[in-house]
Amino acid sequence: MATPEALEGWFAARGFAPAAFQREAWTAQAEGRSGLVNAPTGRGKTLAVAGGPLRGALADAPTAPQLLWITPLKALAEDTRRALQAVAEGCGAMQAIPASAGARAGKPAPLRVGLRSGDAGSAERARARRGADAWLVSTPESLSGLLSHGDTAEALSRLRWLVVDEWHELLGSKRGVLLQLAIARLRALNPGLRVWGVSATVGNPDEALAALCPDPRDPRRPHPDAVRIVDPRPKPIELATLLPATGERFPFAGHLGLKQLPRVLQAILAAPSSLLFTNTRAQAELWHQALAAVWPEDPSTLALHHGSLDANLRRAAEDGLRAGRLRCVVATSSLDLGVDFPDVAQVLQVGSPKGVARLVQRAGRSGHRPGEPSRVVAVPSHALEIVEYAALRRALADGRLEPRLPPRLCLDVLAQHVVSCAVAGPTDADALLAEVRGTHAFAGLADSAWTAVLAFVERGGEALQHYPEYRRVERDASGRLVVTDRRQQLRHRLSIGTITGDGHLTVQLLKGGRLGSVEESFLGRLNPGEVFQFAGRALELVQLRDMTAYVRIAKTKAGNVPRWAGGTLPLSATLGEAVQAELAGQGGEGGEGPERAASAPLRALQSRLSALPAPGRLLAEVIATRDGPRLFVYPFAGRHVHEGLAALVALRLGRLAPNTFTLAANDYGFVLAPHTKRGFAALGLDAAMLRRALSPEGLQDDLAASLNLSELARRQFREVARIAGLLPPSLPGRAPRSLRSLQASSSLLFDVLRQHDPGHLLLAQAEAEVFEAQLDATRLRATLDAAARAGLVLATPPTLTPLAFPLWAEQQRGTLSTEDWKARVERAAALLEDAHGD
DNA sequence: GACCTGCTGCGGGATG
Repeated sequence: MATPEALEGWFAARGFAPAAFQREAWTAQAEGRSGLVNAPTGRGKTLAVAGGPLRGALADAPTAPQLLWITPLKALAEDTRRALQAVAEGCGAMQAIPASAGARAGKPAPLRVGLRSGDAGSAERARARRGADAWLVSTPESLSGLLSHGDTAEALSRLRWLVVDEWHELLGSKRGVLLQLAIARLRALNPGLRVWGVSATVGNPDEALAALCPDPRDPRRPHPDAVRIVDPRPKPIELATLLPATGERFPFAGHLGLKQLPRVLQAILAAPSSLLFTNTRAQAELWHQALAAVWPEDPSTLALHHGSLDANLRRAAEDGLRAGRLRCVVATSSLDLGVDFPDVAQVLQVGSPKGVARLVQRAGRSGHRPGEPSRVVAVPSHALEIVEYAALRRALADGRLEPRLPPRLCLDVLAQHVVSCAVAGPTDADALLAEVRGTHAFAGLADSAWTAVLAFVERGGEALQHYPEYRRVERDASGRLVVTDRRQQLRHRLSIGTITGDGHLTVQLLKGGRLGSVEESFLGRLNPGEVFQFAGRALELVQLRDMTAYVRIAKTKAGNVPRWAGGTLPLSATLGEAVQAELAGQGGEGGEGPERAASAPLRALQSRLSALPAPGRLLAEVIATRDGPRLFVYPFAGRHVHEGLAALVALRLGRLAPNTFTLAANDYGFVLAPHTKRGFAALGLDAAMLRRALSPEGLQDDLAASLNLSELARRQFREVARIAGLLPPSLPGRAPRSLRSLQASSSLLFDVLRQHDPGHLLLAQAEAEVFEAQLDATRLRATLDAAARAGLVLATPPTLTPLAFPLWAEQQRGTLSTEDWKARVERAAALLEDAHGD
């Protein structure tokens, strides 16, 4: 029989002593506490949170299931299962777990680590439901699925430990909200459950802890017994920026960064292996194509990885990297976390990482071994991004990181959870409400909101109550919530989860496998015979059928790259402020890198032509361009906020003198172009007038008036309705529903509700999300408040300034000629040859 | 008048 010392022995046998933070976590776990562990990747966080359960398994021989481990990714779940099994076997815990209730008595079961995710087979699923395995690894969605089975409650009530891995990834999304609700359920089943999280460093650690271990008396604060354990050893990040040579022209705008191709290739060839991160899938395809054109080695050593590629292609890239067969992988956020790559020597980031935390996350993909620094090569694609990297270097040195804000009061997610509970078995509504209010996400939930959620799951709400398909939840004789109809149960289990997104066509080779998926709208515009670039190759469209695009490898190399309509990554507030400070020369003394010197000419030019923005000084410029006057404003608050602000200011200026404006926004600011030629002169625009246009007063009403809110809400409604279970789920194994069919049913529902039930909770939810998620209203208000306090500088430079130029270019988009992509690559290749020739 | 964006993630279950 193994002993608790076996854990220490396991370490000792491998020649290293447990780190202080690991011991600290084990001690807290032994005291029966819950908590959160913060440490950089590759620092033994897994062992820190597995140590307590493992010791328990060695000492007390508890009944299975003992531990449930949640990860945000299926691939990570599989990796974790293997790692945990190895640890358990290595510690001699194999004999420790007595047979579970269902198994034959007398024979102890080995400490088996099970897997319950969408990829698990039916035998594995059955084991999970019985609680047959001592440890179980799963995803948030699969946990909700498990909880929707009444017969798992008994097994789950024996659970002693819950671990949430990569909590920072879930914390800020509805997936995290769903998990909070599931955890509340597990706590109700077993009040003694210990909950541990593992997270990268975030800017709001207390909130991260509270969302996982809420104080029952005030769920928006952490439980008084919960601990946060931090690995204090720094994980150094070496930042090297590829800067233009002295005197070299560097673009003031543009995001592709291909001008840097020769330098990037040089950097890649100088290291044994690299990950090249881009911000978008299209950009990844283009960079892969550009690199392939000048790749001096075996073509099979260069690979591509992004979220729209088929799982098999992605796995091939991951395996190749792990086996050391690949020299470079071009990737998007799809490789931000998950699979371990011990051998990546360096990470390259093309363009702006948009936030400090994202750079840290990506940097963490290199230098995985303890004591090794992470190496990042920054590839700015235009001049202002050099300033961004100067700011990033300072922020890294100061340890400033973005918060991940946990969403609150998502009634669509709550509705889904209530149905899950009722599907599992008769549920007392009052008890459930108390449980729900005990989470960070639903602390202080109003009685009226709860009533509306119940009305919705029981009848669909007022307008839909005559349609039987929206009557999902019934009441049993004692008034408890139940779902007895088996079709409804199945349908509900199919629609568990908060991830939405459809309208994608599968791309399939006529001879061969699936390559991935592409936006319906992109392929819909192509005719058979036309060529496009995808999955790193030129493909010819043969035909479209059943939501599948059949393709063959094209003979020609030309072709457009699909654009995916993805989310947008606005510049974070933390980075925006750092950039402002950097521009103003307030970046801080000491430790500055070469970026500051390299960006000095830009700052000098901006200062000479206009003025420099600064924290507490909002800069606006009116510039007479060839096409007429333009108003530029630079709050550095990210693209979303600027889009809202541009519409707001346009509305308010238009009230003073009727006019219409063309708007454009980027991460640094926005521009207004009046349609009438006299424009701002006719307005007599001055600082005082602009200040009024930027006033926080009447914000909500003016925003609503300035934007087509109902159209925005209509789109958001589809996501909300899907999560709340109002739209039929697509069935596994069948072709996904087309965007048009989904839009039709969601749009119809939207109109019905608007007309007959305008107070419906899902409409309110959709509108709230337009404000919060799309417009970033909280940040927008904060920006206006700051602007109201800040000094406003209205400059009238004689010509476009470095800050104005990218916005001007953005506005010109589409009106100017397109440069041939191939010519561009050839030019870059020629540059590279020149560089070699030197 | 230097130039062309837009991420990631998951998911039934009973029966032969």
